[in-house]
Amino acid sequence: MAERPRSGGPLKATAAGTRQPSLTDVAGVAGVSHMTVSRVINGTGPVRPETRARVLAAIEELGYRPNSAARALVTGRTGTLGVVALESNLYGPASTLYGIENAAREAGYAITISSVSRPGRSSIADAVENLRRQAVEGIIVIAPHVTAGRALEAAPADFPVVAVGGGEAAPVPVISVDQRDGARRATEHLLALGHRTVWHIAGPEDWLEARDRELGWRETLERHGVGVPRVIRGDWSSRSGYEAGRSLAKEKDLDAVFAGNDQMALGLLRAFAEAGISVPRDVRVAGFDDVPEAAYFTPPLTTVRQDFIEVGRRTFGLLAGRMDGGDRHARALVVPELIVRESTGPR
Amino acid sequence: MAERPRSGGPLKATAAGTRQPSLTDVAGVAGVSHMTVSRVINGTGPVRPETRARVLAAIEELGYRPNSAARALVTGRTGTLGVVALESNLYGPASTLYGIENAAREAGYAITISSVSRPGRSSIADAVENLRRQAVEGIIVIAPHVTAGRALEAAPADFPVVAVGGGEAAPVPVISVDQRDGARRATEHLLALGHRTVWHIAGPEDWLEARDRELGWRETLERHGVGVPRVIRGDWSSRSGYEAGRSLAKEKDLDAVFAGNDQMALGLLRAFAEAGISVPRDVRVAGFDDVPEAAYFTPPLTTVRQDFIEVGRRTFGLLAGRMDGGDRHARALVVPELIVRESTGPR
DNA sequence: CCCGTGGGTGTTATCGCTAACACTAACTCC
DNA sequence: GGAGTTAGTGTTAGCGATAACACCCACGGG
Repeated sequence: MAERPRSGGPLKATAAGTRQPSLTDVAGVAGVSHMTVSRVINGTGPVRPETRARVLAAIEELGYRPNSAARALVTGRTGTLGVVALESNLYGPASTLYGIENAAREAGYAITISSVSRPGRSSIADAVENLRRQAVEGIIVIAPHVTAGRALEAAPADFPVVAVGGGEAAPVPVISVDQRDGARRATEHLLALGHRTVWHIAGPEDWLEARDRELGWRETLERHGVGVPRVIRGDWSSRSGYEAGRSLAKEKDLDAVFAGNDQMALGLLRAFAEAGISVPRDVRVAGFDDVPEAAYFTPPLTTVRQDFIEVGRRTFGLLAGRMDGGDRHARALVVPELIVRESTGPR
Repeated sequence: MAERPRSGGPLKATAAGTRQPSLTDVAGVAGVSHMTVSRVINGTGPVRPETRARVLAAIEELGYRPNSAARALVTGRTGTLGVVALESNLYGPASTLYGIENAAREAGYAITISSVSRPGRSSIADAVENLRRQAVEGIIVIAPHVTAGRALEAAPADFPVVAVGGGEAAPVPVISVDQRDGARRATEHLLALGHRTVWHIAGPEDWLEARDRELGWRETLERHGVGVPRVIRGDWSSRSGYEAGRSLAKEKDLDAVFAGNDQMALGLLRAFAEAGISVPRDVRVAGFDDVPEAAYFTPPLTTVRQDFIEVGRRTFGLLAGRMDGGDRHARALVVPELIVRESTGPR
């Protein structure tokens, strides 16, 4: 039935041993030239309705699927974007990834991921190089680290790279949530409740988000002219929050704590519970992120909500702009929101 | 410096307006034919050491990067695998994804993801088709749903697809954690503590994991000849666990609950705390998954640990086998482990 | 001394697609 | 009525890589 004027025998077999049909095969079945088929598929150039119908029928009959490699070769466009993601189950990065994927898919792009187990200048550079070998058209780096920022300082000017939440100084567009503002809101909320000061459990030093939250907290305390307690440092994990809580429990004058994220706040709550410290009666606690579970902690956690889906969407927007020749120094800021729950409730 | 015997002017510009160098460009600089360059890059065929050195120097000088589309066109291999992932922050699927990505990267494959917001027969089929248009060499479906299984029933025999945790009946290799066994362990653990029976908060009906956990729970109760309470159904979220807890709190004779996952267990703990029910003193509670936070719940949660990274790794292995012509009916089972904590501790 | 045998290299033919242009027929316009 | 247009289609020439084969040369063996 199908004549194959040009394509040879069953070369380049799939598992089943049959060649995928090509444009030429479809053209043969439809009785037109391969160009007409191409025009039908891409909607370029005019085609008579009945011809189009014949072509579509032939496509259907053969189960034709365009060869993306051939198309990419001639157009120079792969329709693929790369995402460098931190290999973690942290709520933020994972959600951001989905936001990006959604926006990209709507715009007709596919997403290839390259994960990085521990962030570092060279590992991120490796991941970027890895993606460039995949011929992605642009890259999004979700790695809000100081080191990530440094890795991006060397970002080539002729290739579109954008960063999420990091690399302030890097010559790439950056989108981030206003961490300082979020920390300020949480801290002010606690101060407004009448506490003398607010303790802080910070995230890892090499995370920009951790730095910014700490900065926002510190600034707020200073602006209010209250003493700044020593910073306790965690690593985002509940475990580290728990350890911080154990050490804080010995502290007298403790009445308000702002944890760098919700997981650490959870560990903190646990440690306080074990030490017989009641939240919010003895100490008030706030977190950051608003993970879906935060409303069900014991007690429900006051926290700062970040709209990660929005972050993902805007990240894609920034990359699209950059690919279109946009500014390397574009910045976008998403404003977080304070969610008040029982952990800072009335006593 | 570089002569371009064949390649024309600066066509197909990148953002900066310069053509990417091609094999021919490298060949020109190194003073050899493009085939020699190809041989150096791929290690096919013999090349004199000094020639190789010249070629490598030229590659370095031009910043040459092989064109993957051209290579894919001629070899018929794209070196890319597709993953259909559920768009959720559920701990399991996200971790599995990283396990897959790691194993795939080690084997030289890139991963393209296509996310699905709500699982369903057609949405999964769409995602699969979407990936096939990207010319992936194989597809992994992480969507442990009944509907996913049905979507895969139509999986073509000539294209490698594997499923994670779903589609028992589908003609594709499946890897899953032994949910029934995990549920049995948790239930038996609770029964062994002397409870008359164990209540269960199940996950959504269309999740195979939910079904299997429920089945394992029910079987165990029956084997021990104890009464089977009515099943309360949740949707994996803490909120649904909380609601289940509110309704359970009214129940008398309540002394042990096995929640279908850790998030629901968290909601349950919250509802019990509000109702003045003490865990484990009044009621003992177990969960499933062992999310990193489970050890810091109030109280720390007894749960069933699944090794998702291992699942990811073995999933890739199964796909690799299938791409190599392996069996469509391969199965792999990962055994979960019971982690005992205070929520089922001594009273 | 000639032939076979590799090492080392080049030439040519695709892969499946789109860009660019050529061509025909019908139709508009003055 | 001849010169543009425009719709509709075909032909040809690449894109940048690998496959297949051709070729030359240095060797070793009969």
